[in-house]
Order: sequence, then structure tokens, then C-alpha cells
Amino acid sequence: METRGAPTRLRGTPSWLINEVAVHATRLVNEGFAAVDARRYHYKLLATLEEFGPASQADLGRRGGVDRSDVVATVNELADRGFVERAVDPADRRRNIVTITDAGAAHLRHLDDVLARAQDTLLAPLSAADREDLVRMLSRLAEHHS
Amino acid sequence: METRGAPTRLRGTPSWLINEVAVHATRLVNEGFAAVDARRYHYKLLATLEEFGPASQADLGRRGGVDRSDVVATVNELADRGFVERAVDPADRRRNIVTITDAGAAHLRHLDDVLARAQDTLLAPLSAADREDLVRMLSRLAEHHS
DNA sequence: AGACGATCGTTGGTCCGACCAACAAGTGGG
DNA sequence: CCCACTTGTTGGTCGGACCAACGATCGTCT
Repeated sequence: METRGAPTRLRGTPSWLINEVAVHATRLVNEGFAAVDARRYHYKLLATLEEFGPASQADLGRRGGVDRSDVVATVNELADRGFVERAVDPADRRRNIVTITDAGAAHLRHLDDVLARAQDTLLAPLSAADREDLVRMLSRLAEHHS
Repeated sequence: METRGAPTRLRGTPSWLINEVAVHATRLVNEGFAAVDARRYHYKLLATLEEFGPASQADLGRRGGVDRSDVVATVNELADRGFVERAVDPADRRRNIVTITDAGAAHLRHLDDVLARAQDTLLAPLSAADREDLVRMLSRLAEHHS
């Protein structure tokens, strides 16, 4: 009984399907990251840092859609592991300028691999063409609900 | 700035896209249900009841994938509003047989409308053919990760 | 008949992600 | 100098999903 007794009404409902797949996706990614002692927020911040360069914690949170308070905890963890460095901005002493380290960049590449494998596991039953279509549609939906 | 500063690495990642869309989907459905003083669990249980007929709370939870303890709270709320009735099973006095009432069935039809409108809002930017494709792919993914 | 294991409803938790409120320290404009 | 604002930080809340344990009840086995 793979598709167990879930009401048929729900099994055809897009919002329910999306949530169902999202649960599996989140589980896969979380498991992958947990295996290397990381969390999703780690990846988000490291990727943001590498793409946009050093930034204050507030900017970091705004760009990644992460709450300021959650940025604090994440930067703490990343700094503990030596993946980022925190330095007071001399030009504005309120700000902490966060910079990714070499170890952080290496770790990010590792996380990229882990994430890629999770995508592959998630999309296993889909052809390459289907995957493209899926990403295209999801992108349009995500962009539309801005 | 609709697709805000999210790292490009993430914006193309299927698992991230799915989560993003799932967040919007959940928000839409929750808002719709909240407007008629309902929650997602209400719909799940009522739909299960209507499709499979009266059932014990444990069976109800198994079929809907809802924890027994959460079934208790949901049945409480539904019974308070007169949408279901709880009666001890004379053949097995451990069980509470839950039955949907006429008011409950009417309410379920109402929730169906609300849910359908949410789907339409969610999938607005997609053509009918695209919607079919999307549902087909998501169903395959959901079924595969059983 | 009696004992034992399993199941039922129920209570009372935990855990995690997302969010919010308040604060001191610091900044910039009037 | 004062006032409005931002930043980092602390300490929450809130909802959804899950888990543990309890008394009551049932079925089975002996």
C-alpha cells in the first residue's frame, strides 16, 4: 500500500501534492546535510556570502529571507567551525561584517555535492525533459507569488 | 524586487523551488480555511469520513496520516461545531465511532469550494495543459517516495 | 476462569522552523 | 543636541508533526 488510504480528493489536489513532495524534499536535504553536520541555514548563508561577497548580518538576512535573530545563531555556528569570520565594520560600528573563509568555501562546495545528490534522489522517477519542465513551471509559480 | 536577492544557486534547485511554492500553497489554503474558521486537519478528516464512512479515531488517523493525539483535538473541534458525532462502539467499547453529520457534509462542500479557489490562485500563471503535466509529475514523485 | 499482550482514546509533553518584541549601542539628519 | 532609525542580540511565541505513557478494554492462550 504505497499511496495509502489518503482520500482521493486530496491525492489529486495540487497544493496537497506539492506539500507532500516538499516534505520528502526537505527530509532528503536535511538528512544529507545532517550527515555532514550542517543545516539548511548554513547553506543559505554560505551561498549568499559567496555570491554577493561579505555583508552585514542584516543584509545577509534580507537577501536570504532569514530573520535577523536566526542569522545570529547561524553565524555563531558557522564561525565556531571556522567557515565565516565576524568583524566589526570600522565605518559603522553597529555592523558585523561577515566574510566567508577558504574553509567555508570548501565546505560550501561539499554541501553543493550533497544537495545535488538529494535532487537526484528526489527527481529519480522523472526524465531529464520532465525535470526541466518541472523546474520551469515551479519557477514561474514561485516568481508569480512574489 | 519580486525574486529578491536569493542566491541564484538556490533559485534553480528543485527542492528549494518546491519548498518555496509549498509555502505559498500552504499560506493560500490556510488563509482560505481560516476565513471560514477551519483548519487543514478539519478538511482531511471530513474528507476521509465522507469517502470511507464512519470510522474509529485510530482508523481515521491511520488513513489520513494524522497522529492519534491530533485526531483527538480535531474531532473535538468538529464535534463542537456539530460537524461530526462521537459514539462509543457498542461492539468494542474502547473505540469511538466518528460519523459525519449533514451539517458536516455541507461544510465539507463549502471547504471544497474554498480549496478549489486556492488551487486556482496558486496555479494562475499556468495553462490547463501545464497544470495537468505538473499534477502528473508531482503525483509520480509523491508515489515514488512512498 | 485467569493472565497477558495488544489496541483504543486521551493527556501532556517535545522538537523544529518561522516569526515577533524589546533592548542597548551606534548612526545620521535636522 | 535631539530624534528617528538601524544593527546585533536575547528571549520569547506559535503551529505542525511527532512521541511517551496512562487507564480502560478487548482477544487469545492456557
